[in-house]
Amino acid sequence: MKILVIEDERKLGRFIKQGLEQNGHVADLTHSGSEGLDQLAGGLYDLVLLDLMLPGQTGFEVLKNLRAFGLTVPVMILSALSDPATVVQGLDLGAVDYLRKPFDFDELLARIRILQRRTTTSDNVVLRVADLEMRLISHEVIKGGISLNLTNREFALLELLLRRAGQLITKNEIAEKVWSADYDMGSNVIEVHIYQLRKKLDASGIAGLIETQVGRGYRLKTP
Amino acid sequence: MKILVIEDERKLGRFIKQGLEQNGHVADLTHSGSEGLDQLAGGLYDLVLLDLMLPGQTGFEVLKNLRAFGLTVPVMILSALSDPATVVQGLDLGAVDYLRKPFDFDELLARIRILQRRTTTSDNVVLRVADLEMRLISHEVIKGGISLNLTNREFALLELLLRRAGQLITKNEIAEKVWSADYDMGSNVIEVHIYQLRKKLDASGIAGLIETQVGRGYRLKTP
DNA sequence: CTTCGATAACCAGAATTTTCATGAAAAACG
DNA sequence: CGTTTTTCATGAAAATTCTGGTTATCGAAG
Repeated sequence: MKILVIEDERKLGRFIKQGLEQNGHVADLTHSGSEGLDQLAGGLYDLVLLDLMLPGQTGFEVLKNLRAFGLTVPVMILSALSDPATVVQGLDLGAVDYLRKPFDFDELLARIRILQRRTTTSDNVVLRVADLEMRLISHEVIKGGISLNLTNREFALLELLLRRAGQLITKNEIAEKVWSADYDMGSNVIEVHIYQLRKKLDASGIAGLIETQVGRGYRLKTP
Repeated sequence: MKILVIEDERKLGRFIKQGLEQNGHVADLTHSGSEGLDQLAGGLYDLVLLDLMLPGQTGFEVLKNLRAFGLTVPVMILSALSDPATVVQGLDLGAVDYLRKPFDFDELLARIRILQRRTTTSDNVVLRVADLEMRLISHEVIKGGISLNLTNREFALLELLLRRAGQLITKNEIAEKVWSADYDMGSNVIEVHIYQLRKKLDASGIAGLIETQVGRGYRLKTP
């Protein structure tokens, strides 16, 4: 998951970021609400961990502004404020969870897993290799925040390679899965599409991802 | 919501049941795991509140059996066991939340509201993206104070796009959801309506909100 | 290490598919 | 009925996919 941590206390923030990253998440850290909103505006976070006591805008204000802006990203509140009234307020403002500080890190991870379970109903919704991300539902391919504009064929082709990253995919298999049964052997469509795809990947700064195995097929290199 | 409370301590159970009912829920109470499973097997519950320390089967066992039985009803654990390891175990077994006893009743209600929010999307009476606001109840679409005059079809179409803003909506899905089952493949009604809708949005100064994904469908751009 | 046939990369349009845009017909509504 | 909304039909425009040819690269045999 790509997670934004909004926490003004530097040491704690770094600790959380590090812990998340050690557990396979991608985490960014900001120290104030307005900074956080800017980051989120650029989009593409799966979760926000929000402290309530922030300088300037309070966490609640951040949450409100977020929603007013039309962002639907899930927000989990982490706060030392533990009185029920505050918890209720936070949850009713649209937070998906409220974890009292000090919290156990494993519990945080477990609660994040719940969200994951919920958002990515079947785990094959997002394919990832290096910093290339393919979202099957929204039909987007994203590299470093910018989405590259693939055609249907290119998308299907990359999906096949991505699903079996590291493995050799024969041309026969590509023909079968990306083109329908009525595939004209003796055409060079596959090569041409590989070429187009590579060109678009190159333009996004991901060169050499697709490897050619002469006489056999193609393989997507894993890092 | 229809809620099943599995709690062996009679007094606490009655208290919870009563509190839920006073807040508009329908609550049933059982005192053991096996009883609870029987109830759930027959039933249409929206939520289970599960104590962990039960006579006979423990709460965890109940949870496991429940899932083994194919029931997907959300379970919220209420327990005096507050150590992180137990919490994590509970969450990883598939509980949607874990509330430590003693708990504040308002917090319980708020956490139930979260689940409600999630399952019944319909209570989302106002959809918003950027400065465009759709009020489902009054059937209005407003941009900067002025409401744009959409027809029913246009409204339904925009609603679908808005509900899943940022995601690709395929034409099949549009046909299914905005037109009924009897839609004629090979007609261009969808395109025409997208065109009309775009024209009205443009006229209100919101150009380029609906993105077309050639060969797939449409997508409402989030800021 | 060189040569040669096979294979793939690359490129420029042509062919095809999909979407846009529009006016007019049909249907629904009051 | 007259008005509004929805659908149909159509050609233009845009995007995608495919084709055919040339050049580059690979890999085995000499």
